[in-house]
Amino acid sequence: MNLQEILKNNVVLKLSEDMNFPVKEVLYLRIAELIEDYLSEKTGGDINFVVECPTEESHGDYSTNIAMILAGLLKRKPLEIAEEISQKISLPDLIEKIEVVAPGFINFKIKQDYFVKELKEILTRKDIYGAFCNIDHEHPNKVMIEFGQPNTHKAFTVGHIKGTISGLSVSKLIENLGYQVVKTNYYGDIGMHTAKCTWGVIQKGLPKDFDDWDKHKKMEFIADAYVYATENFDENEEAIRKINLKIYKESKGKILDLYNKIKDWSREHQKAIFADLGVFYDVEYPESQVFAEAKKIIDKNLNSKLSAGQEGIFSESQGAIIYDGEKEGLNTWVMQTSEGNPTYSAKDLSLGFQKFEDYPDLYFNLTLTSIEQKDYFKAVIKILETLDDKFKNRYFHVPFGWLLMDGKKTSSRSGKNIKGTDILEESLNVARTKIAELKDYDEEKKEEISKAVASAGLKFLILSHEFNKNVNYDPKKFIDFEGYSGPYILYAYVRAKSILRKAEVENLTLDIKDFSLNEYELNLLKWLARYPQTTFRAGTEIAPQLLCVYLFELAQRFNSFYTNCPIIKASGDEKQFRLSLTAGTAQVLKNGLNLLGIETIEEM
RNA sequence: GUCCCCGUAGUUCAGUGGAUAGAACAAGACACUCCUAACGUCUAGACGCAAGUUCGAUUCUUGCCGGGGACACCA
Repeated sequence: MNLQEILKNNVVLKLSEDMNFPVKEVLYLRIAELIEDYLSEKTGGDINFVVECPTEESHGDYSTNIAMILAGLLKRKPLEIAEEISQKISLPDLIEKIEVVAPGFINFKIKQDYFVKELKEILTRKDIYGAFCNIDHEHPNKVMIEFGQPNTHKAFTVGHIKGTISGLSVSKLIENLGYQVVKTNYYGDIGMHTAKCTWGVIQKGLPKDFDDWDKHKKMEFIADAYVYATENFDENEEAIRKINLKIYKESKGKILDLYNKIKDWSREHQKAIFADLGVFYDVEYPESQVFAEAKKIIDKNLNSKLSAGQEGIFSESQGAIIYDGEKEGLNTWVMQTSEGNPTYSAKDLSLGFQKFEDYPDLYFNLTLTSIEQKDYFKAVIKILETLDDKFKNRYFHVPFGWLLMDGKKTSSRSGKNIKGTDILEESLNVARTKIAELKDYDEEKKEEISKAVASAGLKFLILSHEFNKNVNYDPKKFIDFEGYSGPYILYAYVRAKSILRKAEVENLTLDIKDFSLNEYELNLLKWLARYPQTTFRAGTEIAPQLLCVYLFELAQRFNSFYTNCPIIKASGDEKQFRLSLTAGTAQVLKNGLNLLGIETIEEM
């Protein structure tokens, strides 16, 4: 089973008593029922047909390709089969019209009443509209999601920002599928980088008033010290390695004290960034904590130390201990250095064990990292599965693409990355300039709006790209606040809320008999109903970009409706309906943005 | 060398075994006495190349070309 299948399993929409059952599912189930006769004849097996919303609206609200698939299997004419099926479907409450079209599509036009019911559903269920629940009772539904993973003695980079934003959204999307998510941060507070940095700080010398510095400024100093050490590593390797051993062995003294102080300063800085991005972890694993166990795992599975007849998966080579992945088609990875320290590879193994020990009822784990670690995690997961069966189909790596500068990745080894705070600061400045040009709120309000807009802009930019593809960061025109962007969607939300405030409506009942809707109303109404299926796909396929596209289209349709249909100035049932539509749109925009980790504001 | 990812309009990106490949930005035109113009309407423009599988391929497979990455003591 792959991750997508596991995520899909047993996830169903939360149903209320008289809920509008999703039309896509109704059609799918009905067709599946109908084709059983055909299947038993020849194929016997399952077939994969789809019920989808065609892009071209003249092709109906929903459409299926079942007839063409059956035609291939049964060697019959697709149109003929389509005709047969369409006549048997018979869902009079739901379907207004069925059309059979060459080469064999069956297109459904859904009754307007269905969409109105769906709007009522939105207004009733509010914040939990579109949320799913997991009905699998055989498995626990707890899921761990690891993301962020900064190093304490090295800069928090744009890469970490991207990982954090992606991780937050994935967590929310999976939570929305009904899983209980445990957000995890595995941060690197041990290893060569800590020694390099500590050495660098000693060389540079801490300024006298350092304690009074701002936390981000402190971190800048620390990160620079790391860069300095990297640049001067070759000439000072011996001294740095000595420091490394002292840190590993926790030998008390000035070095360890300084190392710990740096760690505290760095953590303070990192926590502030996480909080800024809206991330609060449920559990954190410092690398130093899994270090001891890593050594044990290596020892237990080291070939040469095992008694005759037992075969370990690690072996010694040139003084180091390695995993030879060749027979599995994988690379060779060093598990322990010749100095006797476990490498990150070994630490990732003990981290895996630690997670399942702390959370015995964990269904599965997702580790999010940038894509260059893909091959590496193949090996980690393979080793975990070899060491213990419990990891089979329960430990997954989800890679995401980089944030590139002018089409290039900034050097990671040297530490000369763009700092995470730089990009946050920059997006905030762009937002400040923009709002200063456009609006005349008081300073406090301006700042509040700028923060929300900057965050929406950055998060949307990152999440609107395919998950494992790179995102280009062009400092000159880096964040769009117009067109396909977070602020555009935010703006649509603000407009909707503004109308609802002015109309002073409390409870919308939507108790209207006569509905003759214009194209703007209908376009918006129909699009709203697609929200649940969109979040389902975005979650199960780990594809926040699908939700981005959906929300943008929703905002566009709302803006179109907004300019063409007076809402407050309308009267009677029309006003009532338009207000409901506005409220429904605002609700879905808010729910959707929340799944992207974007907070809404009321004015901008 | 082995393996992995990517290649869609001038640019930045979506999308899909199906019916006319969607947007945004930039360009050009329009609208604007009206609930927030960070808005709306219209025009022009693209699936790297080649074979294969298929009723049907931009999507799947293979090869090639181009860009990026991983592969022994750093995470």
